[in-house]
Amino acid sequence: MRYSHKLSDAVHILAYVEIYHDDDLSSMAIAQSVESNPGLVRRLMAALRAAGLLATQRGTAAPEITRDPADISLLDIYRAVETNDHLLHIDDKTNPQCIVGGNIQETLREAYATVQTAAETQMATITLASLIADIRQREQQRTQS
Amino acid sequence: MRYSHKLSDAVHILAYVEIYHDDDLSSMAIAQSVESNPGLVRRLMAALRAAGLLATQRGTAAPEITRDPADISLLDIYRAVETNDHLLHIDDKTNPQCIVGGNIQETLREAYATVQTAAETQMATITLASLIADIRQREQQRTQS
DNA sequence: TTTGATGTTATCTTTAAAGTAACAACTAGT
DNA sequence: ACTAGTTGTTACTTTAAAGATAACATCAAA
Repeated sequence: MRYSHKLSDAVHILAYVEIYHDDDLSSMAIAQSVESNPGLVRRLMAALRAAGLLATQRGTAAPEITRDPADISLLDIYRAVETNDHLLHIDDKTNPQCIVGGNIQETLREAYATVQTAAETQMATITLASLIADIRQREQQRTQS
Repeated sequence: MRYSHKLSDAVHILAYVEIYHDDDLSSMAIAQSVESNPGLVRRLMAALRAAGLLATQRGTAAPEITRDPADISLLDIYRAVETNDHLLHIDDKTNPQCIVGGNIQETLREAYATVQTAAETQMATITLASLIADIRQREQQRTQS
């Protein structure tokens, strides 16, 4: 398949809503910033809404972030939009008659879980607020030079 | 795309070579344990050979692991076979005219790199020897009950 | 020399994600 | 109420990366 950009796009949407809160926040406008399409933006916003991170409404009302960005972690966003939340994947069809094939799945499942936990622990330390601050800082440096 | 099972399959191959070192180690035999096909097994073995983890030869010679399994980490295997070694992906087409679109790529690249490092640090602590030991232990428990 | 397995490459198939489109549902303004 | 405009949702199409399959040259060993 293609690689998923959902997490990146979801961060993009949230940052956009925060930074451009007084401008046009239609799915069309956001899609132009993401260089994607309004349908995808709305689907991602639905996932963020389901996770309790974003409030949206039909009609012209602007979406709003429902929690303090300092209390929203990259992990929260990751879990909200990545339906497949495993970073490493096990081939679950191995020959059970073989010492290796019959046991490797559980062995790897355990090993991969520790890797997943390490990654998620790191994701939990990164907040939406810090990402937005970083975006703003880079913009400042860009416009100064 | 499909999810990659290369890492799992590569561990499977190495464990198989170690555990069945006195039996048939043809790509055909290994493929039956992986429930895959000989072509894929040979391609993965080629990657492991290129990384200096496995010695193979044409003809009937059995492949051999070239380093002490206690000195081969999951990270070594990961780097040997995963051509795409990024766990999280950035959508690299965003609108540069926008504060978010113009800066989020670098922001996320940095954030994702810390997540990648956390995952790889954990992978480095897991050795092929420990994985094989775990497989053997599970097999013992299976045959006892 | 023969046999048989590997090394390598090319092509087809599969699958999950993104792109596209359509339309019902709802909100706000008139 | 009615209209305009946007969201929410779903179905379908396209794309891309991985795996499956196959073919064959290459080499090692008997």
